[in-house]
Amino acid sequence: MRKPCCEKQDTNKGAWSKQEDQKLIEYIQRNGTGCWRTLPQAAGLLRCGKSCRLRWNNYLRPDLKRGNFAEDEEDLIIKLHALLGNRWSLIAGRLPGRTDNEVKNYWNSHLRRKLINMGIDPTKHRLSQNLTHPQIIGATGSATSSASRDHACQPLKTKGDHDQVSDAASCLEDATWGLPDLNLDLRLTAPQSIAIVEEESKQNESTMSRKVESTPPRTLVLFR
DNA sequence: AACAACGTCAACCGCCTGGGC
DNA sequence: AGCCCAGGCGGTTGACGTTGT
Repeated sequence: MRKPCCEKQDTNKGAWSKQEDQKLIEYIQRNGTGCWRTLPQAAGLLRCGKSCRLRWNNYLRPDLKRGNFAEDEEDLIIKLHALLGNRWSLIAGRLPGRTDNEVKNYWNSHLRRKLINMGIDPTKHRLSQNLTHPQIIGATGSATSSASRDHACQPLKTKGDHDQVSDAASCLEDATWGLPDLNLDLRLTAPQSIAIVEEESKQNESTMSRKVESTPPRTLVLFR
């Protein structure tokens, strides 16, 4: 039986107060994040380390963008979701200033519904069969190439194969599926990155990091 | 005005993975 | 090789706000 990440008693739960935020920010600004498990005590917070990490990563980090998603961000999320499935951290990694939680929430509350309304199955990114004349108006009110295709790739299987994105790469390579104008360029720059497209050929390199650098795609042409 | 239904999003939970020993 | 730990991930929950009746 795994030990809990922290002692459940004596820890606050639920929404963070301004004072707690302030303590966390001040501590991290002074000392960096370091070990999340010991951070709460060191920072004088009655929170578990996980909670602190989540709060910092999803809300307090200074580089977070917040606010509404731009149309190109929406398009990119939809296309990446078609490619990667519910791998929110990977998707968020391509959206500077956005967190996986934010992307996931936005997908579930906005984009999923939007695709459904357009007659597109949001999980498979295919046209729903019960719609004879779907309104293909695109992810952000305009056409989304990936979603309107007949031969959309299945999203990748998730659990247990976090880095097995080579299928996605082969989808990318599949010209018939293609996103002909979308160069996602999932190859990421060293050292802390996954060369997703080349993943398969590098599978033996066991020290592959799961981290994906949050650099924007070098080329992104969206068609509407 | 009051209530219900629905939508949004911050936060939690449990599981998985990789690294260290 | 196997265990333990910390960090990370995706799914889910629940509080709160908004909209509809």
